[in-house]
Amino acid sequence: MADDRIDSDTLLFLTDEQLRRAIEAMFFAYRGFTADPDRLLAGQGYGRAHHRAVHFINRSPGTTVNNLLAILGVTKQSLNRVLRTLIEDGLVESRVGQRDRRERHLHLTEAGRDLERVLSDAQRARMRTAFREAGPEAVAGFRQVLEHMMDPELRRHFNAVKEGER
Amino acid sequence: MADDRIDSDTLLFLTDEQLRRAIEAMFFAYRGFTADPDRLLAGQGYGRAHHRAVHFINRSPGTTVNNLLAILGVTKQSLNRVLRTLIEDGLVESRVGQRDRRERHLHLTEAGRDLERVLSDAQRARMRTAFREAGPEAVAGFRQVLEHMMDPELRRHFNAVKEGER
DNA sequence: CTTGGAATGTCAACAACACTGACGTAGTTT
DNA sequence: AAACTACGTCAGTGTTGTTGACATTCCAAG
Repeated sequence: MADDRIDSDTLLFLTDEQLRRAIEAMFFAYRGFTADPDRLLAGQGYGRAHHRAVHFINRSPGTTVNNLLAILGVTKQSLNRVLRTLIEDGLVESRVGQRDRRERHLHLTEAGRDLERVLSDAQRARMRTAFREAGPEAVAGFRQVLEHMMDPELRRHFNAVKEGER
Repeated sequence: MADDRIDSDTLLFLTDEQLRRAIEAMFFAYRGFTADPDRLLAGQGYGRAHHRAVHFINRSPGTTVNNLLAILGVTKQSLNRVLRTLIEDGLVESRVGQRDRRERHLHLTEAGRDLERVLSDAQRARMRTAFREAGPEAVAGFRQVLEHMMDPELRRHFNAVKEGER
């Protein structure tokens, strides 16, 4: 506590106590991370699951349901419930695939993009503030650690950004 | 918007695209972060909420219900459901407060500590691997950014580690 | 051209975990 | 004595996840 000088030789940053602190930091930070979108969506009939769907459809317009399933890691039944309401409400459009007409390609409508922007603006604002306060080197480290914390399976999705219609 | 090259070197990490990447990294990493405990608890009648309760009772033995409520940020009804099962199953002990007999001070039993150890060992193992692969400087940055991402209210709880019986 | 399998969607039932609102009980403070 | 605090509980509801079963549509291989 008195002086925690970083000593890579003795690997002081790998003690159980340091790891416990990091685990709690992750817990509290994730709460902050989701707080703003959650608040914006509350009482609107939507929740975090809708936010996630909208986010990844916006990132990869034309992505298929199967792609989305793999990224979000939920069952198709669970995703379908979310997509159905988004489509009914005119936020998401589902287009039959050209090459393979079994597939459904998902796109945001104008209204969908509006919602996405509101949500991600709030989330980015918090992230931007945190980044600015911590500085570029801290951000680089932050990104590195996060990437190593992912399951290898998920890291694939993280690095594959451009999906599109293909 | 096309070229705002002013300070582009130092502010490159604050572009919307960089922030979007970071948001997704946070999402995927959190999935990895909770994957191991989730798997261990699955089918055992317990879930993530039990894990959180056990974790923070272990961190601050003798903490009160009210303290835990503030830390976890849930309603007392929600927390009570979790605590009741943990107490019934003999993992948590609830002692009437000495100074104020309205309070209940929470402690892990031997069995509770066993479960906590299994869960946090798994979670720490993943964190340790990620830390080792990323290196000490990255870890320092990681911690910095996370702390700035928290709500100020929650950061208080993060920094106040020693509660105990008082 | 039929058939097998893949992709998608839907229905039903259920569980975990959160919420609100209301109420009760014990104990402390004013 | 009254007001407030800490805790627990009952009842109802909502979001998000799960299984399992089944139908439809469509591609591709025999």
